Amino acid sequence: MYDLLIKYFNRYTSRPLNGDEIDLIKSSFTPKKFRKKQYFLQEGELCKYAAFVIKGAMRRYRVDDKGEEHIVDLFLENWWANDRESVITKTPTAYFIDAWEDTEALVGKADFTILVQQVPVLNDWVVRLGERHDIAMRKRLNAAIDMSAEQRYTELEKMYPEFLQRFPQHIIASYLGINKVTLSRIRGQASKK
Amino acid sequence: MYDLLIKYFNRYTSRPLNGDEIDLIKSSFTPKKFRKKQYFLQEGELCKYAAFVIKGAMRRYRVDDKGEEHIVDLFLENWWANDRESVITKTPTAYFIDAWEDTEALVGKADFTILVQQVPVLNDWVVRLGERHDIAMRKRLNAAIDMSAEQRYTELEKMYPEFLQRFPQHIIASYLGINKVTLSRIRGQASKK
DNA sequence: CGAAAATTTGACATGACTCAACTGGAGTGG
DNA sequence: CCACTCCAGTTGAGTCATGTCAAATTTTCG
Repeated sequence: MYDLLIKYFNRYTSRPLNGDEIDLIKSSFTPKKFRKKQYFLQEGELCKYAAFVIKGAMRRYRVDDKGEEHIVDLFLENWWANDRESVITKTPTAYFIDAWEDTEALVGKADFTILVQQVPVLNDWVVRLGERHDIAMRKRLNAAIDMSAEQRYTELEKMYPEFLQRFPQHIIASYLGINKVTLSRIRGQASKK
Repeated sequence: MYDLLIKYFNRYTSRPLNGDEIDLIKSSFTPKKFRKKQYFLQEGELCKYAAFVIKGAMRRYRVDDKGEEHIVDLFLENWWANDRESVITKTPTAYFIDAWEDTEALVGKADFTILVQQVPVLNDWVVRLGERHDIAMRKRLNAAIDMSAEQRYTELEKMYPEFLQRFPQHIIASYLGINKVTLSRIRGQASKK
């Protein structure tokens, strides 16, 4: 159960974690199962926990005044589900996070600084996580601003092909900021070629 | 000259910087002037330096295959101009950064970790900078995906009114990912009300 | 099997872009 | 000080991409 998390950490640290450190990590995260559609976080709550997905799929979304869902992030195995803004600013979150598939996750404190104080090597990991996150988000921002709906979709096909396997089309559409009907047409066009 | 930088750092540290620390910081940054249109970074270079804007305005943009400029970031006083992706991945940058107004800046190593090793208190600052950056970018991403051109513009009016004072309309348009002609119309409409 | 959800398709509406002409101001040189 | 150019901004006409609404079809799942 914890193997995946340890392996994941080891990919980002300058040296492998030792036994004591692994024990500390194990004591900091609790396994939890989420049934499909079950909430991990709801609008208005403080985000106190972070979930590391072991098996399954989750999504983060916000709901606008008209009641429409806007998917903001999709999480698969080895991803962290949480709302960093709420954690940092200690303000209620504007998002929902729920399980899209039945999901097993390891749940721990959302504020990673505590963990890093106990296991200093993990500082490498926190830093790299931040970096990767930054780069990925910048890419999405550039795409959203400058590219057409079709380009964004083919970009996603390349970058995260797993998403297309695991999430239905209307979720992908929302994630990309494209109308689901439009995405259907784009795919129709593409398959003709 | 350095006062602004020190004051800026102090806003993000848990305690004010002491004399030795201030000296170290001063020795790490060199004042530099940029004439309007002068490059600080060009596509294909490694981003080795970061510029802290003391007075003036800079912009970061990329140039697409058709030779069109797409503004990615705008920097005024108290902002850092650099390309974090190039720094992190040690790969050539895809961006240009140049001065939009005649600009005075303090230029130092782009890799802040070196500075933080010398002046550990600045770790607070690096962390907070990352957090703020993250939140701001997320906001821009949500806006780009879900909001209309008009909404994005009025959002900018609220969030960064200085931009509208300091940069011409076509730069603002590019920054928002809106055609400059379209932005002109939006403003025309808005002023009628 | 039957109900609910997801996708596709058509007809139409609209927001945003393109192209082009025009206006007005800022700077330059004679 | 004027004539000239250059650049930003405005405006109109037409087009294209994407969104909306609604109905038909397919898939999923209890």
